[in-house]
Amino acid sequence: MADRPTPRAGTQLSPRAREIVAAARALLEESGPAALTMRTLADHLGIKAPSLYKHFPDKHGVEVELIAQMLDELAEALEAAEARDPGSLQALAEAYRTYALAHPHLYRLATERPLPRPSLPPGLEDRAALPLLRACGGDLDLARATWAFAHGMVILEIHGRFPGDADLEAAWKRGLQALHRPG
Amino acid sequence: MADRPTPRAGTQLSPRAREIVAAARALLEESGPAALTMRTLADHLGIKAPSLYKHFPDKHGVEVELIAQMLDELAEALEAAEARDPGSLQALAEAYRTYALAHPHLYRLATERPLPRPSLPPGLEDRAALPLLRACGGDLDLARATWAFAHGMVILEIHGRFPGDADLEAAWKRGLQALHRPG
DNA sequence: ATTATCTATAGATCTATAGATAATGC
DNA sequence: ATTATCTATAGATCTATAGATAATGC
Repeated sequence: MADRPTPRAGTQLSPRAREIVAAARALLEESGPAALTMRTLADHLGIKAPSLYKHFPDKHGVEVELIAQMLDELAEALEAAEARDPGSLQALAEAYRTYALAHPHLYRLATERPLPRPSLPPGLEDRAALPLLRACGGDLDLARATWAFAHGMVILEIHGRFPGDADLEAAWKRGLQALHRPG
Repeated sequence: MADRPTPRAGTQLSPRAREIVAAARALLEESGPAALTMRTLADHLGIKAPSLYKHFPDKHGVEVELIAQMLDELAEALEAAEARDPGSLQALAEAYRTYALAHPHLYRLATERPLPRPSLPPGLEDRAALPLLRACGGDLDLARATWAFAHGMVILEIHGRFPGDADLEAAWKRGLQALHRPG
């Protein structure tokens, strides 16, 4: 009757849908966004592309799941860093960089387009942002500046934009130190 | 006989090739990267797609010209800001942000992939980086950190990643102030 | 002669729908 | 009954090459 709305990501997926997302993720991470087509995805699952549409309304539905996974795992990584080393901006930055560089294609997918906010689990975006906000003592402007710095560093590194001989460790250290000196 | 190599961007383009690049740029800036196809580009010029290949070896050749234009204009904008207000990081940041937000699709094209370094005019990449490096007193690490911050701010803004109510002016100010206090 | 264009076309894709078939679960 | 799959297919594209034709420049 009524079209089912695009479901919220991350919840109430059937086991088969989860398998599809897992295959999509493997495909994306191994071969990049251009390889993530419905046909290739189906091939990797041993089925035909049209069958995917019984599990997801469209390709975007699969991508949204991947974006939600990335946000969830990034939040996880940052929370773990915070737990190990409370209040340490350095620890958060390291966790951020490590996660992003371990999953460059996924990080790009989740980051280089507008967030599909209405399709994401409520609170997920905030949850990913909170550890940094806490490390910034609740200073939203500082937290946003620090996020921009961290995102800029990893995305430029992912795209190979720094000169080959650039000392990125030093640039990270320099930026974090500047952003997190008292007052 | 020998394949002509991909020519360096920005130099020795025929007048017609320049028209093609201008049309490509208008198309990109108005309609985004997905609209920049050889067919659509040809349509806008009133010719057929195959004719384009008499002027450029391939689509990448056209894109490289656009990337070179962006770098050149960004360098120009930063040099002008520097001339108006020597040594001011604030002025450079404002010029950077203004340029990027005025040309978001072009900025993304030039920025969200590896630089085609061998096809760019020699020295162009450096030229775009130099005003910031000078404003950082030659401190390469600080310049890279500041670049990452500025790129992070504009690209996150372009992708609508900040909350709608975020005070981006304040975040810029906060970041720049932190990065440019005497050490 | 050279150059810019054209037509025709190769050769690859894509996403997504419709409707049939087979298998599973009540 | 419901669900997952399949085949067949619509309907759009893409980039790029080959070879013919027309126009321009010596």
